Amino acid sequence: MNSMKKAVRLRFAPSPTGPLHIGGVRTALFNFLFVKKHQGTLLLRIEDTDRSRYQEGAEAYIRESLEWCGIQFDEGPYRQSDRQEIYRQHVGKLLDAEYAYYAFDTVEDLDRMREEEKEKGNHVPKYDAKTRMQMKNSLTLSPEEVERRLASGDPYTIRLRMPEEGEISFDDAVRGEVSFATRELDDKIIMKSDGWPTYHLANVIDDYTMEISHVIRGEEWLSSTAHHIYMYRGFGWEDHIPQFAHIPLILKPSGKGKLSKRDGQKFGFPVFPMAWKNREKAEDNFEGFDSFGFSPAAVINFLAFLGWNPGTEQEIFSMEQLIEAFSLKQVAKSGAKFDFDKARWFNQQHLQDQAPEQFLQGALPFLKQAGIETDGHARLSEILGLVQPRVHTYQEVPTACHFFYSDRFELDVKTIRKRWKPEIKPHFEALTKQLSELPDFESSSIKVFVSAYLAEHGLSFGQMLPLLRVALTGAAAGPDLFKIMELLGREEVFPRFARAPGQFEAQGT
RNA sequence: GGCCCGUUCGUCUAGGGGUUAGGACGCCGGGUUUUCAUCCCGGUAACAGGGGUUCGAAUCCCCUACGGGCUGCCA
Repeated sequence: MNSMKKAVRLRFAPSPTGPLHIGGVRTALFNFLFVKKHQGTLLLRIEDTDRSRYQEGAEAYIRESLEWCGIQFDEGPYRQSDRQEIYRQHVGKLLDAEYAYYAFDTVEDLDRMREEEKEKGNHVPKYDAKTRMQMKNSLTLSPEEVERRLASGDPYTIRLRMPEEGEISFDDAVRGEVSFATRELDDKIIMKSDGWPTYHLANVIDDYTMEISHVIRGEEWLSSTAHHIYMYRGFGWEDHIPQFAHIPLILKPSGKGKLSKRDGQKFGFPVFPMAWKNREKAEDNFEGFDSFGFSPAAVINFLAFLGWNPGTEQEIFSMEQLIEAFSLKQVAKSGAKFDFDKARWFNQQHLQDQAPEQFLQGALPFLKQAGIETDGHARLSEILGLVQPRVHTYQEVPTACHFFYSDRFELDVKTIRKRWKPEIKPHFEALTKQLSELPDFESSSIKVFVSAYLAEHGLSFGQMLPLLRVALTGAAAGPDLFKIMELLGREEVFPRFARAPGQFEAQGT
């Protein structure tokens, strides 16, 4: 460790193999929060060394999603596919230092070795200090043979030669000291036979050349960190090993294992920030938090609390507040199960805090999608004002206010059965008739009038109001009934009241 | 199987030698002289087990159990 103060530079390094899932977004978020907290630099690096898994549009998706979330980069994107030459040059140093060697084994050779080892009782055989001397590589072949194979263009990989003796340990910012015996570690391929580096090599070279000071990444990388550190040694970069912070994984809500792409459909919630659609195969289309009606601020807030918390009792945070409060010391060590109910609650809290105009903008696409034509309706803001405090997602908005735009809806049968009594019917008719003669059709006047009528006839709100509500909206629940009447206006209210008794009776008692 | 990491209410977590073990989600119950999907109030519920260390362990150590990750010419 050198004591020179390094500039705070972090990277988020996704692989463009499909839409970025919520775990990746959280990793990006923690990187972002840390960088902003320390006035550092965040860069985006696209790890596209696996051409076979490359997906068109994935990089654009990653950038759009992160932008939607409010996560910005100061540099990049850098693409590993543009840096092939850099990796080639560097790997030579590892070869020269005998930290790496050529391996000529075919996929079949490897399969055979694994089979044979298994038969010998080695349950999960590795290409390592124990087995490498049985394989075809520059450690077992004569220098002339190696030379010949290289010259003749035989396919080869380059493997990291992990020493048989020794320990590699490091101080992880969330887990403390972690150490590995090198003899337990396999000789990872760092350069593939197609000429591309694997993650392990590219990642180390890039982090060094891009002067990365801290690596915040998922716990799935913890096991290979010793390999990475070993490469820093081989390159002579020991003084430039970044501070590692391995953050806990996001787990499935039920069952076991880390949250995966398919869990969205399985459990009925989004696992991607934005929808990923219009793919050829139906099963490759995914919903997103956006299409579920979430505000990005809520998604961020929810994600931040999966594996981190400020140590205070505050739960609702803006991005600015998260930056202010964030610290790696408060990151939990254990995996966190994804809890969609909690996500909905965060969203509801954020929606309630929104300015009316912001809420309207968020809700608009969902209204359109539901076929509600809002253009030219001056009362939209008022309607949304009634709805905003009651919804958990934008998605609920159309259902919550469709009756303002249409008088065709299902009636809540339960309420009708419970409340529609023969002795109520005359009062329903008399009350609505007298209401129609009210000179001032404004919620407070309506309320005064209705209250007086009920009091005069010894009826409770509970006997009458649910019926009025079902007549007007179809539903048993919703915003203040008198406000609804005012906004609906007489010309909508009274026809609905007039037809109601017939509809109620048709529903049967 | 091996290695690494972890384990506080059902879930997310606070707490790091002495606490009535706190909060939030969910759930349940009340209230808002109407509904409830809002809001308010209240309630239920946890230190995985066993050994140490200590006057005293949820907190420190060890073991076991359980969970997760890795164990690919994927990242």
